[in-house]
Amino acid sequence: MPELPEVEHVRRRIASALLHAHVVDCTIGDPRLVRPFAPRDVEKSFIGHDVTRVDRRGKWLRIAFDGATLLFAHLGMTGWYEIAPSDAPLRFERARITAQKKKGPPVHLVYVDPRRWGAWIRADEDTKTWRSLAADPLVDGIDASVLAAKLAKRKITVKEAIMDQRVLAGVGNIQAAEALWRAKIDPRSTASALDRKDVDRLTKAIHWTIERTLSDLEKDEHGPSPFKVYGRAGLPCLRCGATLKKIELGGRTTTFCPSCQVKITRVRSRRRPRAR
DNA sequence: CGGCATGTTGCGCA
DNA sequence: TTGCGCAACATGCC
Repeated sequence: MPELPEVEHVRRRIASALLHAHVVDCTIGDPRLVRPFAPRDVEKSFIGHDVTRVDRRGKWLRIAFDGATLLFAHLGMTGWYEIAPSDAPLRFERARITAQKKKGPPVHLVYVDPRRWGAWIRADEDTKTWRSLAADPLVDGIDASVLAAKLAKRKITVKEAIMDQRVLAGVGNIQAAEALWRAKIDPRSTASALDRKDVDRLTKAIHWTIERTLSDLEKDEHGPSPFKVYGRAGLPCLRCGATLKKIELGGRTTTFCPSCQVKITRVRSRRRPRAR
């Protein structure tokens, strides 16, 4: 379930389990997770070290160990972290790190991932992928001027553009759909057609959906789906009542309101002879 | 059984 | 470089 809010939620969970703790054991049960490296080598690089930082940028996690080893982790489509109560393996468990804090029993942080598209990359410095990520809405905030400049260069749809991790880090299919609904922008609008007011509205909408989803995750018990359009095709728009429509953009299902989300079009700017 | 799924990468081609 | 279309990855769930 990983887009920015979910990964941030998981980051906090990982930090509570591992930050400043001493890694006493590590087991990587699925070689695919660390391919092409050998699970044993990766396990050994963590065991015996303290965790010094737990960071996130977009959908990537970066766990730092003393001695400068870094673990970059991505949850793919179905990855998740759980705190396990014992050594007993969890369903779909792919890896675990057991750590000892100054006090208390050892903590088991377990990575579970049914579909196995997640990755653990051990490195000594920031990876190219990490460095290529755009600003993260929570970590860095969104600079609307920077966003506007990036969108102005793109001829793809605005929805595909904001899901590009080099444009904004962490926005996925759900958050993109929710933000565009909030900003009243038709997802099919060409990115470069947005004017500065549209981008300002979109910026606020992205903050709105991310914070709302994150606060929902942080609650003990979450109620019904908090989403306004995602997964609601065929149901009435919660703002205007029109029937929500489902289309495909960039190979991803996209739900939006054909009535209150407006397609943005702008006349091509062209050179015109000066008056007189 | 068929269809769908919150992500990323890579390839061919224009 | 940009963009498009598509396949691949692997599996659960409805």
